[in-house]
Amino acid sequence: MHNPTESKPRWERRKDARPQELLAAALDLFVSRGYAATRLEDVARSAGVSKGTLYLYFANKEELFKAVVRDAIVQPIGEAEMDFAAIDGHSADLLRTLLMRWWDKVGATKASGITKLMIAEAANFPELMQFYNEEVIARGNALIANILTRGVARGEFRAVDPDVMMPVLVAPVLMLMLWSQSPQLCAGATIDPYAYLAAYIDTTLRGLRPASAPEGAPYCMPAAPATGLHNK
Amino acid sequence: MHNPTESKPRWERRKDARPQELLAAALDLFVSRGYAATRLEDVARSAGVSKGTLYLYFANKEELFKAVVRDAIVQPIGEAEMDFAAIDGHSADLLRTLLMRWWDKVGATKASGITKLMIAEAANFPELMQFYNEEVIARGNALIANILTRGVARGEFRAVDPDVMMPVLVAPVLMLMLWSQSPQLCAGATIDPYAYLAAYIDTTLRGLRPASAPEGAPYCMPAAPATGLHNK
Amino acid sequence: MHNPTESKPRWERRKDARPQELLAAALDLFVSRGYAATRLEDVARSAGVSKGTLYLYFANKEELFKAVVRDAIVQPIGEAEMDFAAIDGHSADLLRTLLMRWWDKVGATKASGITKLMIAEAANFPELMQFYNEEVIARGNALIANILTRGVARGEFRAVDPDVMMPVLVAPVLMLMLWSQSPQLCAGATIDPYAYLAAYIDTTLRGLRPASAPEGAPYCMPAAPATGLHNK
Amino acid sequence: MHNPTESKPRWERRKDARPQELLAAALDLFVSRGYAATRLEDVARSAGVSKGTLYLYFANKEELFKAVVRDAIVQPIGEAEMDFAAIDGHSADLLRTLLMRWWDKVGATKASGITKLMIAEAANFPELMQFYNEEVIARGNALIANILTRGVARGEFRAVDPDVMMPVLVAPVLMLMLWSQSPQLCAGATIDPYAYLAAYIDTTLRGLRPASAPEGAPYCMPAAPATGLHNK
DNA sequence: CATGAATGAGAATTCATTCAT
DNA sequence: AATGAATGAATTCTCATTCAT
Repeated sequence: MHNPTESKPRWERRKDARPQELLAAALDLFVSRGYAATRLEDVARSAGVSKGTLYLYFANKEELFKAVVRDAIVQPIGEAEMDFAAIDGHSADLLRTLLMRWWDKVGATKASGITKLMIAEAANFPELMQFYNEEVIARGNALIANILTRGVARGEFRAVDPDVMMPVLVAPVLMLMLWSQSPQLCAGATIDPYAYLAAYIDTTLRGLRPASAPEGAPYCMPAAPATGLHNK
Repeated sequence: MHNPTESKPRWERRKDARPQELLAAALDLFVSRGYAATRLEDVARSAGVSKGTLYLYFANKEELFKAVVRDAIVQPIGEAEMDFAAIDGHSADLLRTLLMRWWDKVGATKASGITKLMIAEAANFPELMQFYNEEVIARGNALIANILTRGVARGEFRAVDPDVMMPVLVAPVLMLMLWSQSPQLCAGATIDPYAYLAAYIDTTLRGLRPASAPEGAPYCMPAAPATGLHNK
Repeated sequence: MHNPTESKPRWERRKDARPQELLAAALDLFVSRGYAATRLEDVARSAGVSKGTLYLYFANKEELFKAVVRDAIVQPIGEAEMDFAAIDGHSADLLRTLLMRWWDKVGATKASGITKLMIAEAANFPELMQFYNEEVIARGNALIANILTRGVARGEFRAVDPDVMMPVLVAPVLMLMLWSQSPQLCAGATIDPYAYLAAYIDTTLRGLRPASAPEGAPYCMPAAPATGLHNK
Repeated sequence: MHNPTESKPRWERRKDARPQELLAAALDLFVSRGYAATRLEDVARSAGVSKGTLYLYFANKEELFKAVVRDAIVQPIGEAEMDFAAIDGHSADLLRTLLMRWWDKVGATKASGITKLMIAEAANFPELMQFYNEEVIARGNALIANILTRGVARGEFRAVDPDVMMPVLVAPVLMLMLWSQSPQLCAGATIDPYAYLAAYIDTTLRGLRPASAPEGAPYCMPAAPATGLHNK
């Protein structure tokens, strides 16, 4: 039944797949070029459709941008929503687990590109920024702050102000996301995410250890191969 | 020296002042809106001149952008060039001093906006990125890495790989620069730079303390008012 | 006559009905928005079919427009074709009857919208305008001119030049058609078509009365209720 | 000093004249093609400038359209504002004078094109229609209605309802404006405005004459050459 | 026959850049 | 030196038209 002479159709009907293809193409371009420098025609071509088709699914450039952000955020946020309140262990372990999972579920995904986008476009899309704040930043911050508060309360961390310390803990993860998106920003050096995270977590937990607590686990990573900690 | 035939111009000659006003206006707008979304007309108006005048000083938008970056960078970098090789003290004190000075001389200035700009536009201006890498990132990184190497060698820091630890140390400072530029990114919370830096430095130095070293200064900030450390 | 092999279609066949629904929808939209501002998608939706279906019946937008005009014109023109040559009465009565019938058969129908359309699009559709001229304007004008000529010849009208007077008589009817389509054009006031027509006809016939003729019928409407003249 | 080799400049600086030139070009095109079918590039070229220049003076197509209407209306309306309250003569003379002046000051000007435009675009520009209603239609209507009321009150016109009769009187003038703009609408016949107006006014005044009044002036035009009445 | 996803030419709009004054 | 009117290439967005299903 194969017809070798059959010509390729001008287009294919893929209504269901289109939005995702367009969002993926748009995410790539928005992240690498920025919002304003991204031409919708490139997005369309990159998704294998024509300019007009894009407008079948998104009312205009701004709506496409919002959809890209929402889509790329909602996905991982949903999965990353971890119930740490239920976990019953040492706060240092909690923090370590949270940060590592965060990286695997969010940081290592395309969602990292969104972070860069929001940094660049925060001022130009206030409502979107608010959405991002509520759905992503506030949630993530709360997770960190809660663990800090818990650790201090249980005497597992030295007495720090969770609200002050929280951004300090968040910063290295955010920068890792940025660096993983823009290797140019590292002055040529390539960052190994897991070595980076290990060094960061280890140093931070040591720095949070109360004077009374003995050194060693769970405040320190085992001296052994750090690469054994993760699957990749 | 008096030249009687030289006619006095009707307008005040400010050949050198003009560019600075334009650069300042451009920096503000580039930082807040991004490169592409910044219109040269706004830059000109913001500097109190006409669009045409802008072109008397800068060949085009791209050159203006480069000039903005170079200008905002070279200034503080020159001042911040501190000779830590000559300093003879505990590596923890060196690191603390470097980070605090960095903040005062660079982070707290408009140069912070450049960081945001470079993150957003890295892919669109490769040569500029290279310049930024060489002049800023590499220098700053080397400073940090040198102190780490020195500290480890002198037994003042535990045995860490300076190349791995370096970005971990840099990250919180960079994020502070970004946050200071875009308060929207903090989910409403305002970050007090000095409290943030104190928490960051204190925790990091504690985390770098070798097991053999006694707790307390210079690894820990004095419990007393941290605000005494800086001028503000 | 029964054909047992003829399969029954799943859907009702309305080959002839479809165009009418489409023409009706198109007429409405063309009249209210104008030709260029009318989107075929709206026409299709308004007729309850898809855009593609429209193209099964009309080759393109222009053909649809022409079909709308022809359809909306030919219909009433056929009915309004009145043989006034055969009528044997006072010319004033003839004129009155013609105008009233014209209104009832043409002016009060959707065909009024066509008048508005042709005024707006005359320059853009020259051939259509010619068709409209020949089928509608010329015929209507001839009817009026004939009655005028007859009235003057029979001494029932004062000596007027039928070619000059004809457009004067036609104008109020055309404007009534426009006003009935676009109430916005009346500055808020609503026009009662029959009161308007009564005032117009009465005044005009009085104005056409020869000096020799006695005042009163047929030159004047009976002072009694004008509303008794029509059915509504 | 004439330099025959001097090249023509790319453009000429004509800031003050530009808007009027653009408005004139736009009026022509809007009137002949309609709003939607008029391309701004054509307007610009027609005014001898580039697309971009047009946007220097009008924010967008809609604003240009509004400006065209306002400009073309305000001008003649201002001049046509005649104080008939002060005139002390026979109402028939008043009416005749008003209509003739209206034609000379408004109808015979480009403002006639606006009438056509508003008929076509009334539904698409509601606010503009309101402006037109208030500035043009309402004023004109009031003028006519006032004279009718005055005439009836003074016994110079038979007893008619001014509100009903007003549109009947206005219609022929409006149609004359339309016909003067779109000769195509006359089925080939060319209308001589002054002959038309003479026939119209004469017939109408005869039709408004009270039974008691004697025939002849001022209800009738002198039988003599009507062309002598106006300057053209 | 009917559908509606897809197309792409075309029109509106923006803005970096030029240049006569 | 300074201006700002003018330009036109580039981009967003629309919609008549096509065609695989």
